Amino acid sequence: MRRLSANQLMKRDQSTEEKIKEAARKVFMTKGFDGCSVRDIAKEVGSNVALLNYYFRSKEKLFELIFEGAMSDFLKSMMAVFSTELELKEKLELIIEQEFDFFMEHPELPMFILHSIQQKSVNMPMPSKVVDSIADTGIFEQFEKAKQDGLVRDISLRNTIILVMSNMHYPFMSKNLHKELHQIDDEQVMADLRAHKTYVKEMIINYLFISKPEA
Amino acid sequence: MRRLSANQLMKRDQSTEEKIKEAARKVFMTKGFDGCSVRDIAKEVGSNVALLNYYFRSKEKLFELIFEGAMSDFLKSMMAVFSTELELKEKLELIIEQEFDFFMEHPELPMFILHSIQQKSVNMPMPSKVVDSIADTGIFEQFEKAKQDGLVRDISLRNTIILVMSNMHYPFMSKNLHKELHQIDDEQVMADLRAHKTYVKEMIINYLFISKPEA
DNA sequence: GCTCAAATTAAACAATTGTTTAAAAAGAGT
DNA sequence: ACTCTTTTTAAACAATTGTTTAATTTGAGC
Repeated sequence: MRRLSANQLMKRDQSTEEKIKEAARKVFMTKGFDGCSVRDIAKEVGSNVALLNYYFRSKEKLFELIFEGAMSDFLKSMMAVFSTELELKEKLELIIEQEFDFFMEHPELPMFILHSIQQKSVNMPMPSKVVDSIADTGIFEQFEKAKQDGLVRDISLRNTIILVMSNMHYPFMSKNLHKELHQIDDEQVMADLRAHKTYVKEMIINYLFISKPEA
Repeated sequence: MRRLSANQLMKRDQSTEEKIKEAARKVFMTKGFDGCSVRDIAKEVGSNVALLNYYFRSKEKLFELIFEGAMSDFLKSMMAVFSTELELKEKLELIIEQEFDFFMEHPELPMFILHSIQQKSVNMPMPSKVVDSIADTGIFEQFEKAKQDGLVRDISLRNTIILVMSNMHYPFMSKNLHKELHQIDDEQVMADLRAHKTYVKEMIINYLFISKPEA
């Protein structure tokens, strides 16, 4: 067992533990829990299989750690915007803007999260933290008020979230299908994705928010 | 090797081959290629591992077979509507209607297809048949004409397909996430999905088709 | 009832899986 | 230089993987 004493440098320790996490993130992200072996990860680290279990007890434990971090990233931008003081329409615009740019940088994240959850191949650590913190942002109240004020169409927040997430996540999950279906190259795929962003923003905003009759 | 002679009944043969395919479909669909073993499938059949390879040479070959069938189902309703003689707007409405009802019956299909494609865990049999047949429906021409006639917004067919697919497939892929995120039961999830269908139909139609100024 | 191919089974194969053990190496405090 | 903990390694573990072999059962044609 590894004991931590305060007056130790642990410089080498920190770095290898972090190196393993990085490698695990990379491998799990692209191949999934079932699609890779601990030796794949060890090879990525350039080290030994035993070292993984030395730091992280088991493949499952390591995966749960990676998954939790990924889930946090996955919902981060949405949660951050929820917590601001902006008007609802501005929040929605900002979410679409930020989510999209973020997933442009991390296109494999949505598939990793959703597939891992659906598979339940691993005891899913869906932190109630996350669930609670959505409610804590006060977004529910803001949304209900906007509906009562006649600013927003009669639709639940849950269904609104489905609408937004569908158009934010799916395009990245279907990149390869899109590519093969239309026989286009990666550059064209990216161009289509960028176009999608502007379409979606306009479409969803127009649909959700009731335009005031011009006085 | 199995030799087929015309004057044989093969009743039992047909049935076991089909039974294996059914079991494989079920297991592959829910657990994915990497997430299951051939023995899982054999157990589902109630038979032997050797029998799978007797009929289908290997796990990969069996998977490719299942995948091709699933891919065909996956695009079937869309292709069928493309080939009709309807107006573009009617086609879109019908596609949304049919796709949605179909995936209500087969909610695991989108994740299976998209994850399998992204993983490329198996030599992907994306049949050029499919790709060609999209073009063969004449949908491209119909779409371009509708744009020139000012009926449809200036958007590519590819981006339109992204829009539609996102809202058809993603909700089923994210069922579990949705459930856990909002702490609701399956019945409520289904209700949200049904609501989503009507929202999406209205939203997409409204967005894509330019409403004529009232004469 | 005999024949012979097709269908099905049990057993074995080597390779890979996640995990553990036990030994070696590294490093800090004295 | 010595001690003792932490880190790293190589090797081994039993279990499971996909596949193959060889034997057995089945069933139809004669």
